[in-house]
Amino acid sequence: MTTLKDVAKRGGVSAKTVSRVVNRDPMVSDETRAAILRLVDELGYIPNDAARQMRTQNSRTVGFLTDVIATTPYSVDIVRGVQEELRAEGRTMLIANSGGMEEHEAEYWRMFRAQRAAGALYATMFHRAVDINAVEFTSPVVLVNCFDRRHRFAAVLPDDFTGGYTQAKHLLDMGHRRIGLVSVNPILRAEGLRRKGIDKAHGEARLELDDKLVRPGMVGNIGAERLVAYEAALELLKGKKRPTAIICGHDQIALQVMSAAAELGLRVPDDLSIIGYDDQHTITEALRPALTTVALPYYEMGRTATLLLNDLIAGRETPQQPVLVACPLVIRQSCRPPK
Amino acid sequence: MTTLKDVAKRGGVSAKTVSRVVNRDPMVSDETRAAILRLVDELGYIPNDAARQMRTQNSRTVGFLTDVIATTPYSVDIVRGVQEELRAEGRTMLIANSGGMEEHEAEYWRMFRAQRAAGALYATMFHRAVDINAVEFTSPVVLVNCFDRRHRFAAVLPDDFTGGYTQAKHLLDMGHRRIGLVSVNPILRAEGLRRKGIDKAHGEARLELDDKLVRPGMVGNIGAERLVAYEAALELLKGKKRPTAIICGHDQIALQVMSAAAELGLRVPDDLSIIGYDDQHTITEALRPALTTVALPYYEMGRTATLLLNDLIAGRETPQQPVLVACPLVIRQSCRPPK
DNA sequence: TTCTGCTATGACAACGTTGTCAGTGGGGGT
DNA sequence: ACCCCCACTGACAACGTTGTCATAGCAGAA
Repeated sequence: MTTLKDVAKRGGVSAKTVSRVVNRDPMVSDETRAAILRLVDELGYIPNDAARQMRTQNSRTVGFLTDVIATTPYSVDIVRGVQEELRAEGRTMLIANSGGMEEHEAEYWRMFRAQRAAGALYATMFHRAVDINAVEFTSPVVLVNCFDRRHRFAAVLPDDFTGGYTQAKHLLDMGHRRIGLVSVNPILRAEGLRRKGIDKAHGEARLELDDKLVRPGMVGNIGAERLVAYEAALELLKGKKRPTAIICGHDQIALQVMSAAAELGLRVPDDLSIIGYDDQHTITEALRPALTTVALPYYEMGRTATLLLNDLIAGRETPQQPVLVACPLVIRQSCRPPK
Repeated sequence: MTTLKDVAKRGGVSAKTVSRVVNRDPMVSDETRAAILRLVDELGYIPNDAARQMRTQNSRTVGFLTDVIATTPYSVDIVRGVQEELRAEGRTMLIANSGGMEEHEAEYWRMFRAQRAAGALYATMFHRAVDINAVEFTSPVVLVNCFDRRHRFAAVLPDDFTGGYTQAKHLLDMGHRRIGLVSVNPILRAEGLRRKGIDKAHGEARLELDDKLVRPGMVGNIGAERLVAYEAALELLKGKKRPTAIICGHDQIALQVMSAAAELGLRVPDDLSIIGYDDQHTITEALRPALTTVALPYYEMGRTATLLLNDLIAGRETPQQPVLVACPLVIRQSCRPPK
């Protein structure tokens, strides 16, 4: 592998001069610069990051640790958002996936430290509270989609409260007065937040969500969840005072609600409006009718978190409170005013 | 940050002895070892990978470059598979996503080289041919889900031929004699391969796939695809000699076919059997009836590719031909014998 | 001419680690 | 008693880069 010295030797200059050229130091004559640049190109010289890092004592890499990727595939958009901003700063990303296992997590924090990462992001696939045990790791850390119980770390979260509000308001504005809710797993923090938003929208319309029309669409602990939205929706829709619209905790739940509606011969959106959450394209765009939903802004969250991390690394001021990212309404074909 | 020398000073030994301890060199007395290990723990010493790498001239990091993550979310399982095997070898993964843009790709190859990565994986989100332009990068490269036109690189691919065969055979064995096909995008390599498999299964049953029952379920160039499976399925199912089963190019297509069936009042699987491809859990497990499908073994492919890369890095023998990974049948509720 | 100030360049050390080689000291064999 | 061998330890250099400081050369001012 070509080194600085190789280039210097061939160019008849000192290593330091070559270093100046590749680092764009203006203190080099145009002549020398041109000659060296030609040589760099010819020899295919690429600076050794490890040596650089050792000398300058500062790393351009950032660690990215996630729990389980598998369950909610679209959350990988966080990675895209992170990457986008890291590129802008010329940083590289070291990625690791703990699979939710503590011992792996510790191992990876250690690894990030061994790499002397300038900072790290910790992302979860569900919006939840976590207990970060990164004693080994001393650089700044930003949490994405989760928050630290002891508020020791900066965090970026989806605005689930407003998201729930948005879902309900969209239906209420259309004139729906009897709305059902097949919610996300009650153990998730998102559930309570969204419910508050849904209640607020109802309050503004001088209505109240009927508790008899509320069911969890998913139950069980993380990693052992079970979808029960199909059965829940059947119950809701078989009742005598059927809702004209159903708010769903996520798009898979919406899919099951739609299957239940089909099973009962109800047409969507004519007989029943359905609104989802997450905006998982594989479902929302493929489904007929296409699913109106509220999007989880994973990409935006990744970007926001990375900007925050950049600030922390640079020692700039950052907000004390978790940063909330808006969940936008995506209107498609599954909602319309009741008959 | 604590260094080897700090530990050595506190322990009253030489740096080299500490180095021996952390590298598990047996040539250290038990007494010294115990004392040093205690100190390492106390001071929170973690070896500096950059320095190590510089001294030993060999890197434990591997680069992982992908094109577009977004479109087929489950393909991130490749990452999980890769990670699993990398951990086993104590390697770290540097990840980058080109978004399909050439200039970013070149930038990342350069970055991998700057990090002196021991090797790299290049994964695409669709099974396709690629033109790798990694002149900058001289370590071994393994392609995942794609292959090099000039066969310069090792590759790991899904066995689409057998996958198509599996789909058709499952239906034929159940007694279906009139089978429709709503295929993946014809520009994808998978399409032709699977079709050959489907034809083979028909041949073995002394049947032939009726070309009038074949439609593409998706059209358009990569990045600008359009799902047309819903309309295709309507056509197929409205014809007078309706198929009793439909083979789908992927699970989203199956979702649309199911919507079309519902629209026409056909019940699945009673009136129509449907088999998907990919096994995107968000769809296959949420849908009612749950979708029988053939799984794309992303996780396995990631593992296999990494094992291959490990071999290449170690200079061991590797197969000349692309390695094919089997696509297993996942039986759920959407297929049954025709009435 | 001599001095000042500036541009352009280089010599050298250091970052943290490990490979090489040279000890040191104690136990066992003769 | 002597020597040899072996287990253990340390001094030193080197990996590739850049920060610090020194210096050479030259233009312009005095």
